[in-house]
Amino acid sequence: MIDLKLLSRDFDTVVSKLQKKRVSEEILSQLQDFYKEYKEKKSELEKAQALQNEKSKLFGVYKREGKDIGELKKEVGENKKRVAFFTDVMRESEEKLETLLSQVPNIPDDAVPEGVDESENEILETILTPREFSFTPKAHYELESWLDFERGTKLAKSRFTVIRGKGAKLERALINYMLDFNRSCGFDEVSVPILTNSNSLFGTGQLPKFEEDLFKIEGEDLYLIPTAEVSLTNLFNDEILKSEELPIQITSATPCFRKEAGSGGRDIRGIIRQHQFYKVELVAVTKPEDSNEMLDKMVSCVSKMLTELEIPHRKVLLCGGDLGFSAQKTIDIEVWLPSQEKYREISSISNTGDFQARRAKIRYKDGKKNRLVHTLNGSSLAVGRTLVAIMENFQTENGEIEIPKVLEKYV
RNA sequence: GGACAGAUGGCCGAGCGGUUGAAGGCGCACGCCUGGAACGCGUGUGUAGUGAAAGCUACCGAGGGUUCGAAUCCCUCUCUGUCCGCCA
Repeated sequence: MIDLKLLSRDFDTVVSKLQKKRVSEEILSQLQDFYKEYKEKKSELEKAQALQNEKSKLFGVYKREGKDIGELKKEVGENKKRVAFFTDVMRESEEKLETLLSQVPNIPDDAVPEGVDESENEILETILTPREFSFTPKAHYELESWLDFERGTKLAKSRFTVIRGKGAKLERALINYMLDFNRSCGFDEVSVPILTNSNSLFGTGQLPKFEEDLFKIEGEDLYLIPTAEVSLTNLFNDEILKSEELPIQITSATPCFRKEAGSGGRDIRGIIRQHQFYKVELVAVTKPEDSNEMLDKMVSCVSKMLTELEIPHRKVLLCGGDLGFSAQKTIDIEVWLPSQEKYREISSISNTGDFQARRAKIRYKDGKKNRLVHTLNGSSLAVGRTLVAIMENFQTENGEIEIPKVLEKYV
């Protein structure tokens, strides 16, 4: 959530910054009005409550002194109605405020370029040159027989895939390799639930706005996680961390589940866009002043790993229009796919600033004061897409697939 | 899934329906004491909102209810513990 105090203090700045994310001024000005209204209503309520408390205390005194209570009772009865009235009014106003506020995305960092979609993202750096093929490279779904789409669909539905043989082994090798690599970058491995409740999903910003993209467990307040970011970040939900605990750096390998509602017919072939996929995730919790440095650290960690894996890739700074709901600044890492002759996203690393911290109430003790932390998250790599990248970049003319050297000891 | 027990501040632990935001202890911070420390003594020490501040308001697992007034009484839910059942 954005900071309402900042909005009311410096309305114009917030409006201009949020224009990058195409949030209309109208919504923000409505929000500002609601906030003002809410504060007024709350203040009225508090006044009535104060009176009620004060008068109620007199009952004890009167009783002790043997005084008559009748008059007082009548007086307090009147005020009670006021309290009830303002409670209702205030609650209504609060609900309106929260409904609106929880839909407003994070304020982009000043470094975020203007732009409406991915075509206006800024390419920061390109690493490794794509190899020259002496033959026409095949798409990953045309190679080998690791991927069994028919049976995945039979077991579940379309966009579920069975991976067999060396492919299955390679997938597991990648997970192990990535976790080991992350540990060497200072991230501690954690094993977390892959179902979380709505409060956790609210904390990281998936709810309430993106419910249609989540798989929900019927009859329970539980959802399959769309990313381990939800579990890892909410580990600290409603906590006040000690200053010396920061920064926290953790990593986890989990399956992720997404309905891909609205993705239409995109990437229908292959395993680039699946309802279920493994992803190794990085999460960091830092003091506000350290978060941008941590973002760079995470990006370079992921990039180094891809370099070790010998996969050509590039770093891309997302423009305002392509920035996710919770993100303040995001750097995507894209890998080269020979069959598409394109770079495709394999990792997305974001600094969410205090946006998630405010929603999830994650704070730290700064001397006497409690301050909101900054949270960051990033795919250390989407495992399925890494598999695709390896298959396509390491294919040989006779359709076999070689394996990056660093993975040899893992398979 | 069934039965019983419980849920209070960083922790332990009191708490008759009325100066209890909450005794007491531990821990922690600061000060005094000391050559230095321990001991001892003193002061302070939850979260959030609002306000320039004093203060005011809310919060004793969560949500409702009774009452002028609820940590305290009633209802629902959640969680934890123990026993039974089931089970990787």
